[in-house]
Amino acid sequence: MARTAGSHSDITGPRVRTAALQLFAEHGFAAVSMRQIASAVGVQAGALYNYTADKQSLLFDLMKTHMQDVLAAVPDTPHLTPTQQLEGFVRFHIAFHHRRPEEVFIAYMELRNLTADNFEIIEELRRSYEARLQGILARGIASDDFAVEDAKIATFAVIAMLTGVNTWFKEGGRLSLADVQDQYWHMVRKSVGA
Amino acid sequence: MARTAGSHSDITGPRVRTAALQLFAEHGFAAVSMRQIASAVGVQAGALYNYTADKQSLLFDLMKTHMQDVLAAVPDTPHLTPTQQLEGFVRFHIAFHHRRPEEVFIAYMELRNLTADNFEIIEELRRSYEARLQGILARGIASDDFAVEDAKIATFAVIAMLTGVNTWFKEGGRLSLADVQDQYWHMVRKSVGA
DNA sequence: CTTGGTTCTGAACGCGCGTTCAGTTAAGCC
DNA sequence: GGCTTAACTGAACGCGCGTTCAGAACCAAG
Repeated sequence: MARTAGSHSDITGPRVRTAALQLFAEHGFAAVSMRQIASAVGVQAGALYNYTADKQSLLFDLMKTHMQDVLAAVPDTPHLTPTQQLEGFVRFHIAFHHRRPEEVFIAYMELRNLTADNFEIIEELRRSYEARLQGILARGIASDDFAVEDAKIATFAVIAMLTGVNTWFKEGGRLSLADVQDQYWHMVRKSVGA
Repeated sequence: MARTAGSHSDITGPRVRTAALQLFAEHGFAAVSMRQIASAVGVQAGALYNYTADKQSLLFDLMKTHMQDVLAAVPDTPHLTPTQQLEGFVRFHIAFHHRRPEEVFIAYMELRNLTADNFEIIEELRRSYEARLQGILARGIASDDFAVEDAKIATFAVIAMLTGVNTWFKEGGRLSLADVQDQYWHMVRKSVGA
């Protein structure tokens, strides 16, 4: 037996990435084998190498795509006030990360499994994202809309706080996503306020 | 050759745990082999089994000890006001976690590598710790010292924010640990305030 | 119906894994 | 000095790892 009827590169390629995404998120990069990924796709391990140079590239591509997606989706609204921009960022971060739990998990947990070169690229993308928030905070400080001592520290604090939502929030419980967005926005607004 | 002169259980035991701690924190549990740990200690892999039943127990013991240490060290000061208690918690969390970066990293990253039974035990300890903060917040809400809609969500938000310090703060830079404690305390105080 | 190119299989490569254990060495006690 | 016992070595066990590749199976075009 060889390839199954109807199986094509256009279909298998995305399936490889999806399977890798889910397995990496569930068990961790180091604990997942190429044979496990292949099994989830329904092919032999060797076939994966039609779609990725090696296991490392599979991880790197997933992380890079995710970070680029985040950067492309984060609202850029310079005409709004700093407070409005901050609210937009908070609501966006929570909603976007909620929609991509596996990608977010991998992007935060598997950094140390990247080669040095790949790590630097992902870190640069992450810094770009953080710079968006830091810019909002810095402008808000300059305009006296916000009152924090250090925009950089506030950036770290807010992002850590927001990303933490993914560790506990599950849809269908006591609170809706909108409820969570509201409450986090209230806390963030107060924390950087006067 | 067999054992080296002067080498004893009292010495090798802690050295095994220290080596495992550092290697797990640096490379991740799944990526570290018993032979690597043994090599760091200066013995053969088989000798490790005088000090741990298996690799899983090594991880579990490290995490359990850490969580118990945290619980034993967290201040319990019921005579203080909710605001004072919250300040104590914030400063404690930042300082304690700063002193144990490897343990903290492992405790947050390697949960999925625990067996189901072990995971439940660690989770219970973690819930106990979070309950300390949640209790402070709940009392502060009842006494109108704090104004947040939901003590549970505020607990998650504050802990995520504080734990995030470990991802970026390094001693010897622009800010001292006391500076960081001050700034985070200001943000936390405002975020739960009226 | 043949040909060409894409996709996949199945086997193989060397290697390191966690764990076990018989045997060896060293320390402490009489 | 002889004996007991703790501590450790070194080799072995079966197994799965990432990756490669020749050849088979399949599809589309002429």
